Amino acid sequence: MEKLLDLISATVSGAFAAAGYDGALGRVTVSNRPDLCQFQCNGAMPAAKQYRKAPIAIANEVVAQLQTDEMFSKVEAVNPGFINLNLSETALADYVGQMKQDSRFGVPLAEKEKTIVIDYGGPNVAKPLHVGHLRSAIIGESIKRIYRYFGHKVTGDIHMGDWGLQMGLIIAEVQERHPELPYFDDTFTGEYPKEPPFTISELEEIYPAASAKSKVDEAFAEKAHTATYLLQTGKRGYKAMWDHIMAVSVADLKKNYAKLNVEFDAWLGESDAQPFIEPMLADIKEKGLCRESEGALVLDVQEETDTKEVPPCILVKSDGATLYATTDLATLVQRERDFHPDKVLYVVDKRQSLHFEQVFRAARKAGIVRPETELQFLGFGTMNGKDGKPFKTREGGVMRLERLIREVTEFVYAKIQENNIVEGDAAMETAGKIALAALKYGDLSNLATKDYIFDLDRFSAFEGNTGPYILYTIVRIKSILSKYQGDVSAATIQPAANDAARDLMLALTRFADNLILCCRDSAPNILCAYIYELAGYANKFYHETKILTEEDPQKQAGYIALIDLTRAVLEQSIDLLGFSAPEKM
RNA sequence: ACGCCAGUAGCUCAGCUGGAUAGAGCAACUGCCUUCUAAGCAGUAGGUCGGGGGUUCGAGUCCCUCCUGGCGUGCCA
Repeated sequence: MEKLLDLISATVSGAFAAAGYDGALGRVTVSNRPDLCQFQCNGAMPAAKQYRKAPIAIANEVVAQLQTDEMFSKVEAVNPGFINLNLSETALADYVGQMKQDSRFGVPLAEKEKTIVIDYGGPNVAKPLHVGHLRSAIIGESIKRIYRYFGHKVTGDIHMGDWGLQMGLIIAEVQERHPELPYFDDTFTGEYPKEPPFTISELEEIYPAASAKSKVDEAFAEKAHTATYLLQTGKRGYKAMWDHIMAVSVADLKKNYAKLNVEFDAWLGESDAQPFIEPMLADIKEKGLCRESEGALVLDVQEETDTKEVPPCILVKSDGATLYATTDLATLVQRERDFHPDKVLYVVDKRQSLHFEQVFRAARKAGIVRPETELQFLGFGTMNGKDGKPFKTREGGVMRLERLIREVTEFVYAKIQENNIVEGDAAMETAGKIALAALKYGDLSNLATKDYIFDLDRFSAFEGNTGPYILYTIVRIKSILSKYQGDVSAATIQPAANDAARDLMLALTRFADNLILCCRDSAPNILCAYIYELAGYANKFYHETKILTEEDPQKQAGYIALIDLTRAVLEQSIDLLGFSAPEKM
């Protein structure tokens, strides 16, 4: 089905054309003065310039053409040249009725289906997830779902940090603690044990200990570097140890991301890019794109139009090792081979913007991606505490994700106990859903690119513009629907019976445009703002209209149809944001 | 030093490609639960959109300049 604004715009464009003006001027937008009208067209103003005529005169001519159109209940020209429009009640009800029949609520699929890779998550193995990982996971997951909704083929790749020095540090530390293990016996030729020599909690303790030690103990640091090198060059025992670290870590990561309702399609990491590095470097050298500089192999990415100095992309360090940029380029080689993407989106901390600018330019110069492939960097801001500094626990440490989720969930659980609506085991499950909504909505409703203040107390209040408010709206609607005696699916939309119903219907018609904008800008906050507005109209309607006690069955069915559509749009929306609503709360 | 981003109500933030009277939420104050979940609804108060120039019929939005803050700037990821 066509979008409402397109339908109205087509009509008004026709009127412009009929009055002798360029039809393109007839584009209609949602009114920014809802007290005056529902829709507006500003085309008479630019037309005035084009046709050297007073804007109000042009507006009047266009209005004259529309006066008898039954699509509108009001068409008027207002100084200096606005054209104000109200939709007739039947036209509005008709459109909303069509939305209800449509499984996509009037949202069109993308014109071109694209293959897209989203690089998000980015956890380091053997290190616990902390709040810094939250944003990438939440934002990336939501964008993935939104792209998919428009029909794109999307692969979410977790892109783990599973290769560099950190692995050498762990191996070296385990060796110091347990030198007797076969992984460290160079004469060992048998099968290594299937059971890992550590648990996830031990692993999470080993890494920070090793990292700290390497900073004060030079001999140990040297050992870790050597271990890293030997691992990367294929030492058998170290590779077996690495496999253990990966297995233990990935199992834990999967568990934690599942709690966040975040799912990856590809569990790839830096290690998977390694086989592509050598051939890639050979190719770059052969093409004569790189040069030696201060002992390192670099690729210049400075462009003439740059107003700043862009440092070259370093491919090989002076000590012969490869680094971050090399791996990211090789990852693009691998993605091009495996997915042939039209677009690769990186949901990464915004402080890495220069790095990705370099990588993108290098990738284009080296022909690693096709010229038409879109490479996009979506840098998100830091999650700060109340004091405006990076978020910490009350004790000053790094806040682990598990703990954050637990604290919010416990708070919600207490609230549920008070209200006494959900009891027993269901209460904990419900608390989990509400906590996730609070956490995710709190993040997604902010502009991704900006830093934002994460205030546990504020989120825990759960009033106003919060995830729980959205859930509460859905739950109230569900409660009515479950008590309704008739057949919900058979109920049909009726012309608006009051202002609250009309406002709600108008809000529903804006779903498609908001979602399109949200997808275009990869900006979930647009969807959040929309559902908050929609929920507001829904609550107002709920408050002002007695639905279950309505005596006219047709009227009542109309109400039911309206709130059921509202529920469906809200539930679709929160699914795109990555959370879900309980039955009761 | 250069570059990027930001500066909007006491606090936290919206404001779509320039459009009519700059919007929410929290906090403050006032009403509304014997009637579909008060995690709700209605209302009051709160602003020279960092300062100054400019473009335009029209600027929070575009251009210039200055101030303040955050981040980044070749061998960490």
